[in-house]
Amino acid sequence: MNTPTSRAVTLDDVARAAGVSRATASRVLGGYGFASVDARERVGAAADRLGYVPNTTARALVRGAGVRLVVAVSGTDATVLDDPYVDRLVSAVARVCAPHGVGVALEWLPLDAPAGLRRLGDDRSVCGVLLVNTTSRALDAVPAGLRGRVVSIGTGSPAVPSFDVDNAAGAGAVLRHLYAGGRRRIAMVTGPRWLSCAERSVTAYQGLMRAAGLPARLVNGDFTAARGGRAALEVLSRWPDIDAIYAASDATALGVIAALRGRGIRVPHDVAVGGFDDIPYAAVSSPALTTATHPVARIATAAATAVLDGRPVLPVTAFPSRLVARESA
Amino acid sequence: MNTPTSRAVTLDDVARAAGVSRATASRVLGGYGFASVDARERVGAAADRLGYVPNTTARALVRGAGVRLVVAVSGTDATVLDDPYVDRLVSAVARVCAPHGVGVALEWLPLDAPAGLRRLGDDRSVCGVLLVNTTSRALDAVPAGLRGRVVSIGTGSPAVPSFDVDNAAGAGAVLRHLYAGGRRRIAMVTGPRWLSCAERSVTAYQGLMRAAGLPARLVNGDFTAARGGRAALEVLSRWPDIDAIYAASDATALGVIAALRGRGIRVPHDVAVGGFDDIPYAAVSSPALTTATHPVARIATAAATAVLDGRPVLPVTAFPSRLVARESA
DNA sequence: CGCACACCTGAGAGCGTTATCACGACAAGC
DNA sequence: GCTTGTCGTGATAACGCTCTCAGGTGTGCG
Repeated sequence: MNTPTSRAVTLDDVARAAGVSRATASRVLGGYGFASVDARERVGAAADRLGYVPNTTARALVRGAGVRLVVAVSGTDATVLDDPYVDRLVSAVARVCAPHGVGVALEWLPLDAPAGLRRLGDDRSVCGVLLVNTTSRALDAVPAGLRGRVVSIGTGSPAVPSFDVDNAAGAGAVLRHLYAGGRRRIAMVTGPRWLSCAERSVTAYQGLMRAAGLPARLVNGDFTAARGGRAALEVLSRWPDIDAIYAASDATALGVIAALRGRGIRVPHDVAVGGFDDIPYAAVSSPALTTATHPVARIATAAATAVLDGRPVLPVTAFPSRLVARESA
Repeated sequence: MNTPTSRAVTLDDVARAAGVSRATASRVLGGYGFASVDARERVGAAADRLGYVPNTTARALVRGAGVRLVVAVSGTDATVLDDPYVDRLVSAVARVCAPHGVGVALEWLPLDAPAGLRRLGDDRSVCGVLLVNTTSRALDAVPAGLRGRVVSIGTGSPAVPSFDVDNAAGAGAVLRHLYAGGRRRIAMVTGPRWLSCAERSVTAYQGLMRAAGLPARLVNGDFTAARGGRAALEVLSRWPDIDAIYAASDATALGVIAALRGRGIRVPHDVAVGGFDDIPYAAVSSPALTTATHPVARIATAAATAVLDGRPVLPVTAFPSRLVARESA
């Protein structure tokens, strides 16, 4: 923390310049209570002239409000923070928080380590917490002090309002597109299996395959491109006659395509590939990726707004996902 | 801002429980001044037992320190915030700030609108500002109140310490690689021309071409894939005999490759393509992208640390860029 | 014994804001 | 006239913390 040099313009300065008491100046600037037209004008003019900017810190202190919103990403280690998805999330949240005078902090929250959550709950400078990719067990264990100022992204639980894309719908849209294109031997590269949002896609895949009378062929991934490449090779070795691979994320799909290309397999001619997320690079990959949208910024915005407003929200908000048919499938 | 319900544990509670005064408790927990072993133990135990978490807001208020670090991205409109580069930057900064009890806010700062900067300078809850992609004119006009707690990323000026990748070195490495591969008719798709970091790459390109006795062939881009695609078509129409395109960003390069593919031009056989940034998807694109590294997270971390520490830093810090030779060139 | 100097402690003054309270002025209604 | 009410205002008490200052106590030394 850095200590600035020159003295700031305070409410007292404004009040003095306007010839009123601090209380009146606060009322005028805060827009509450009564104030004569005369007082309103004088205070407004003085504030403009002096360049008064209210001190958010002092305001938060007296109001008992927090000044920080913590984005807490769960996972087995801190590398979960190195993720374009998290980047987008944080960036969108930071944008929503700025006009509220709230700042965003990004932390890694070890899985099943309730101490971290308790600390956040006891910290009065924290106005809210966005739990990302946690487990429903962790959500059930949210301390009472945090209730009402915590929401979850990617994981549902009755204890905490949650926001996420409609994973089942997105996965279903891509899988049906694959099926409509005549593909019948469809494998899936999953996300991390402990993650409930990833698991919803898997469930959708299994349900659809069963309904179509086709066998489910699962290989575990972790949403990354590198792991996607390895998973693709595993798919090929276990089921050489495969004609489509559905990847649980676009990054995974790009890794899959790169690996297939390395084996001389043509996409989509020999094997079609579908993804999920519609990241910016999906449109310019070769071949352009068929995928389903994942409105990360909208989800983050809604989640942050819910915390900031503190109004009760629906227990579960699922954002629609839309098929984007391109070349890869 | 959200008002929590239950009362928090304050320093007074800890002091009372430990049987000492608030001052002593503050000294023990703050680790400054004198305190007997006995007092230290009792206060520590009480703090642990009660689950005391210091209130950053109150601390910041009394210290006159800020609680927010503002990332201000310049540009003609707010769409500059929709950029994976900005996302990474903000995310890395948020990570560095978290342990300091500082939150990050993200704002768009209109080009040449000093009012925004003045407001940030007058806001005492702002501990620092990271100016991203601004103009050197704006840097020269940084208000005195902000001096010492503002740094720039991507633009240099004597007035403000700046951090950026060594654009000239990165561009040079890729261009030399292109040249070493036998390419002689090399065009460049630039970044936004008003951006000094983008201009440094252009200067490097022009210098290298002149030194090699080759003509400079420039088409303006804006770092995006979409614009890169359009720029590639323009390159083809103006110089049909081109054998390499150097793109100022990987996103641009991916757009270029997609456009070339659309015209039936093989990369790298007919036209080699080089990029800049080494984004995660560069490794899995088809063909895998030859590029130069851009350590965004390291740059952001260094810049944020400089602001947080408030220590004087070098006027200009250039982070090295390294060639990553893959398939596209 | 007197004095200097360490070590330790608590009272209390702020930091800049909000919000409660009491007070005064004036108008309307009985 | 007295009450009731609306409007406008200024003291002032918080909010939770840091840090200075004035006092202790004890030890060493002349």
